[in-house]
Amino acid sequence: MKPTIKDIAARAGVSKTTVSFAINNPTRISKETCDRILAIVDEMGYFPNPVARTLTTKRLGSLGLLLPQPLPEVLNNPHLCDIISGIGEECEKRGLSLTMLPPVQGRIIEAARRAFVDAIVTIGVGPDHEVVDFLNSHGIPFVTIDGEETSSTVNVGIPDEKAAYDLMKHMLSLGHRKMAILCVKPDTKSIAENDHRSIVLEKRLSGFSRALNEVGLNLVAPDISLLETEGSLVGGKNAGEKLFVLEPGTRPTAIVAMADIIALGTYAAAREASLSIPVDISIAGFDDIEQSRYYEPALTTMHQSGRQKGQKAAGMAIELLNGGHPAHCSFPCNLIVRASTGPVPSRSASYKSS
Amino acid sequence: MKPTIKDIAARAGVSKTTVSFAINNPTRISKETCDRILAIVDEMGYFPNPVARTLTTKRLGSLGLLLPQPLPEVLNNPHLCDIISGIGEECEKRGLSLTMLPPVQGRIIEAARRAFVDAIVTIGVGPDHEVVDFLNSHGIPFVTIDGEETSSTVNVGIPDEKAAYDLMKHMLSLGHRKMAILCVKPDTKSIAENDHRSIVLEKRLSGFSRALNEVGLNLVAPDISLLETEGSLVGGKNAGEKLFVLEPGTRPTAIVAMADIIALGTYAAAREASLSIPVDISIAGFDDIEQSRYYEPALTTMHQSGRQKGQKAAGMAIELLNGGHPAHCSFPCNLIVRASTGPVPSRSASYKSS
DNA sequence: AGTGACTTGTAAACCGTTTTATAAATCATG
DNA sequence: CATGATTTATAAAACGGTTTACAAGTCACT
Repeated sequence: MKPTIKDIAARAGVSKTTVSFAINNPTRISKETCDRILAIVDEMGYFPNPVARTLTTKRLGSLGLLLPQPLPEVLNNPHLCDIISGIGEECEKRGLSLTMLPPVQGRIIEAARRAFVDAIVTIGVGPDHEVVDFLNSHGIPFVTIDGEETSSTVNVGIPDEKAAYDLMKHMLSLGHRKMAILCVKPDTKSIAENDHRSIVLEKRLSGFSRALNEVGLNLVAPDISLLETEGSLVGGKNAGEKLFVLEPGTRPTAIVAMADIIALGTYAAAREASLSIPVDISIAGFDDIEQSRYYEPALTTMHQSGRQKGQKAAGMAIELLNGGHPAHCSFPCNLIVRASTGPVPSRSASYKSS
Repeated sequence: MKPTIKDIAARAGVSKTTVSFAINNPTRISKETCDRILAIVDEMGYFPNPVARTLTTKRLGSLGLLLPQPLPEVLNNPHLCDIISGIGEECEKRGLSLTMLPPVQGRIIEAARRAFVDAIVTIGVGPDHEVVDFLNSHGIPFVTIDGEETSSTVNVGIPDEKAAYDLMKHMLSLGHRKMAILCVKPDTKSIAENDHRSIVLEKRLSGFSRALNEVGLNLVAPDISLLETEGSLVGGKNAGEKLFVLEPGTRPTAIVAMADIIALGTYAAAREASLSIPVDISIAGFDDIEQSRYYEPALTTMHQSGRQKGQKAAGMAIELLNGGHPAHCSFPCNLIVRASTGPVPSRSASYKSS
């Protein structure tokens, strides 16, 4: 069937060793022999079995991506797709393949256990997660994306606290005081093992909180509502539907979603409720995914590049694998103000009349 | 570091074989010995090295997905994401991991060569593609998605010819006679080895052609323009910008895109050109991705379920692996008429005045 | 007691590579 | 023309498992 090194050796009338050298260490043998063998290799379409090779070299040629959720949910989230794109790009450049490792039986660590890769990138895994211990104790090089910068992990992320602060400042400066914050709902299984989102979520909430405090509000104020939604268009739409049935007086005048995809989902709900964006309701998101520019009105959002995060993380994982010691990396992010946020509707602007 | 089977054997005072049996074939040895060994396994945190195990069992526990394009392009295409979701779902159910195999040096066959997986799913690979020969001759079980139903491949798809016919009929019944058809541009490298899109594209074009013929038109008629675009939002936007600068008399009154994502990209161009959908221009797509319902106006499209195609294909690949003989599978698809298509603008409806 | 059938455990071969140690052949040099 | 250095090729060990074939011990039954 698939030719092995033995077949090549037999065909060339040499030993397995010689064939191995021809492929991995050409200077070790004479040019003629090498060329002759390589020709046969080519002719028979031989390719060294990576598994067998791994047994001795300890290199498999594959990078693993430990996903926080099942694949369908991940692929529904454009920002996560961007991250994967970045990782994929880097892998391609280095000739590695990329293995997706979604939770097994709802547990990330089980996925890590059966992972069949040289190095790992995780998304949203904090330093206290059991999988961190596992990877460290087994000496598997790994880099976390959207985790924390500690001594037991190497992380790639953005300054989420500041990002959230800036975004909230923007909303407040427009006069909004009644707001809904849409968070990604961790699926139950993930919760059990320290949901990935909680890391980023906490940082952002503390950023929001800081901005709110400056105007005498806080996250538990009656006018600030925190909603959990699925991280998808439908999730956003459902959340929007719940909010938009409220009376104009009690209804939030602004929505801040933890992901653009959620924010865009609320557009559909707003349309159904005949609310105009941004006249009746202001909406903002996080991530700045491509679509956000295409929707009408274009979405105000906190820009970050998933692609960049992915690339960097993959590069760092490979660096670790090669014995390097990459440092934590935090990419800048900036607020992109587009057409979906505007001043608070005058009627709701009770603070103005004071 | 990581304990091996030898360590366990030594600690338990038995042979490697016995340990192996304790793990894989417990009935083969006495219950007591088995329990004793398993206790030690647990205590030492032993986990059989999957690489070594594979060498003899020939099962890797991983399914490979041979992608037609680099990962970033694939992940930008929601329909492809849906397919991957479906495959992922099935993999998860069976406890397999999923390895992404984008073209290596622009060649799909190179990706297949270094693939180390139990079975493969391809997207858009036709029976004449070199990789089909490769996989068949190496005895690697594989299933094609959006390929062709031949004896050398097992395929999962939809009746693309009929789908295209139905969609075109819809446009024609609305009175449209000047039309632009937006096709996915195969990236140059893929062309070199028989671009994947060509399979589906050809079927669809022949479906369009059949419908056009019924009203005395054809694909090369002056009023029918065929454009190649990138399979993304930007691709659609760019194409739209080219079309919308044309004079109202020569400008197409309808756009049919080979993918929803392209169709949605033209929305932005239409908005910039102050054209109203569907009053000034009708737009339709293929796939019925989730977003298509969320854009305003909601997109008329030919529904198909990528998720379903992916699930089925993965299931069939595994069936092949287990010695089964799954049959070709063609899923039904149906036209979803939404708000983006309407009657041809009266001024352009020259055929009416005849 | 002898026979055949199970149990239970093991030694050795094997999977497809790389790597190490070694042998044989060639070459340059005093 | 020995001698040591350098090339070139190889046999054998290793990697960490599984599987095959076999041996020893039990057991039941004639």
